[in-house]
Amino acid sequence: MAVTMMDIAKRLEISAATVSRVLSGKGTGYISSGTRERVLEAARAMGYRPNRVAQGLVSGKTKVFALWLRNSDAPFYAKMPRVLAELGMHAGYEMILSGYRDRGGETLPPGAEEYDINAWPVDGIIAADCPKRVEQYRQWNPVGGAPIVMVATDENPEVDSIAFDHEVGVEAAMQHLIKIGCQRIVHLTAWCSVSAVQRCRQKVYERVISEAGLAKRVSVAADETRATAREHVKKLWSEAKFDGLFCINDDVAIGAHRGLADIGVTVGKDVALVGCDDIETAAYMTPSLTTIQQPVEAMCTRAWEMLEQRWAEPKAPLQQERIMPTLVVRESTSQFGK
Amino acid sequence: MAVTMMDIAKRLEISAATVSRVLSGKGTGYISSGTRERVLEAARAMGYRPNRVAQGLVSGKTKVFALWLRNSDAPFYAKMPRVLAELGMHAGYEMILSGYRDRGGETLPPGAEEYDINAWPVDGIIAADCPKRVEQYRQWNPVGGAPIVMVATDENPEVDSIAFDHEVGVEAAMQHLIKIGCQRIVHLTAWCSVSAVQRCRQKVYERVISEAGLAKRVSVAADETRATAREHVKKLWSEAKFDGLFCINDDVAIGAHRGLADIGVTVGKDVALVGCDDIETAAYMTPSLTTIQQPVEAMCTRAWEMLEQRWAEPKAPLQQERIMPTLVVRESTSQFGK
DNA sequence: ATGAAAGCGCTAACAG
DNA sequence: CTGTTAGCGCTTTCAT
Repeated sequence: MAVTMMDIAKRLEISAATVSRVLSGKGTGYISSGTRERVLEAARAMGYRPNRVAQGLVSGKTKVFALWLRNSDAPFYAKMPRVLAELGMHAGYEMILSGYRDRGGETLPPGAEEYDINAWPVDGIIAADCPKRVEQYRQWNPVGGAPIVMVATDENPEVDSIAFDHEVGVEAAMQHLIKIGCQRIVHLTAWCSVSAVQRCRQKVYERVISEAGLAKRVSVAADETRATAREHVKKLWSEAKFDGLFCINDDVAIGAHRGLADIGVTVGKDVALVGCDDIETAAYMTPSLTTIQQPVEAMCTRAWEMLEQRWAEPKAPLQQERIMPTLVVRESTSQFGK
Repeated sequence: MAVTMMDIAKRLEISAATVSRVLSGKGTGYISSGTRERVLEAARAMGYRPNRVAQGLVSGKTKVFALWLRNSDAPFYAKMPRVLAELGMHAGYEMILSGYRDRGGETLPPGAEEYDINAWPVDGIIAADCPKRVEQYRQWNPVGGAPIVMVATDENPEVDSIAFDHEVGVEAAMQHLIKIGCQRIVHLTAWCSVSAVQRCRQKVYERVISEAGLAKRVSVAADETRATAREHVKKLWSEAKFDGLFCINDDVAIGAHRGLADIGVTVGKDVALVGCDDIETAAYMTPSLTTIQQPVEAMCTRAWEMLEQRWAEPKAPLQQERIMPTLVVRESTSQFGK
């Protein structure tokens, strides 16, 4: 059995309350330095380790927060766990990671509801791109639920959020493609749960295309994976050629990049290619991938700040911020027409 | 405040114990179907949610396990959280993710020790490539510590483990390079905490090279990142050319791949390139990357099984298994000399 | 400056 | 079949 405060108290013939006061640091000033020393010493000698479950029961706080991820297989999301776990660690928090694989539909995967109902009590939640789940959580916990910060997307108006400005990025990407001389620009998108982002990007694409007097052509892949995009782009090309391709995200763009290489189309020369997110691999492709950079670390840092602020002031007004993405021009567009 | 079993009991004018029996399902057969119904109904109506902290305190089990990651920024490790979180979820477990950024040294990062001492009690631990931390944990918890399963590497002989057979993979890769006609094969490695793996791979490289009567050349990059490898390989090339490059892992290989492209060296023709891990990006590079495939999902699945077996039979004999990697030949070597 | 006692929400004997 | 009691390990009044 693990050693408890009671064990220390008995050994020193004092009360458990005193031990608690010393070990928790709450009684600073009221404890005789004699007993303080002896308690500290005994704790060390006996290998005492606080039982956080017991602390949690009495305090109502667990010092644990949850990270909800929509699709942690995608490199864009894959960075978040490490960043947030470190941020939390420095503040004395641990992180429960819970990610469903995205199934592209509107509902949660089987078993998810039950799972969430029975979830471990956390002090806060950071929810990346899973508005449905946020909605459900708030429904089940009308009062007393943990504060939530939504990241990446902000579909739910009733919680703090830090998202990207999807319009600005797409606008910049499209203007870039037009400026370098693309005439037939295709938008390659994909089914996913965060349909608002998808729809928003498509809308901007369509607006810019029509403002430029070009013909629009939108193609929807079955999912957001690289493998699907790789095959999809071949079909797309065989149906009708194009000279510009704007993809919903970098994974789709990387799949397309490879798919075009497979059929002998030279990315960067024959087709200008733009992705979205700026995951690490974008810079390592040959040719490297022009993309809309969305700074994940900055987003996580701000999300964590927001959560801490919400803990400090539960009644403070809602914060809903947006980060401006920037276009990173690389070889997949810079050599076009040359 | 959240609704408790006591609230339900009072409302129904029964005891909390009865409520517990119904809700926990422990009293099946001993509860009159009348009260059962009423309790279930009241729980639903009142929005009852079990308090897992309280359950944890009394049972001594949290139904939470920890995943320790050495370097979760690397794509190879990035898959593990999602895979294990899903595996756990299906068994009713939640996962605490705790990853330090690897600092290449032999000790834990600042604050880590304190953090671990005060860590949340978990029922089990899966530790990926962090032998030091495992050692420390076992030291602080000589008795009553949670069972540990080490994955990816098996440097600690006293816990269950599922690792890769590093020899077999490197042997196959080296034989392949020799067979396609490489004469000057360099091994590009990097400083990292899991020095055993690094040393093992290097040793096999050296053995095969000398058996083939070739000259060995080992180069050590400052860390395992793509960015470092990208620059490192340029220096390497300028010092002396080579026609084969075996990298410690795919990230290093991808960095080298891009670095060689930067200076006009054609990967696949001028230099045959082999990585290790088979992360997704390997197949999407142009030319695609030959690599030693180490099946992460299979490893995670087996690790989870081992943990469950250990829970079922704490006294069962240690299990220390190895997965055989396979060489995946792709364009970065298949076109060599053609 | 310290002890005694109550209680966080739940489970598990032990009665009946 | 159900109620009473005790207790998991810790914090926190309220006394002294």
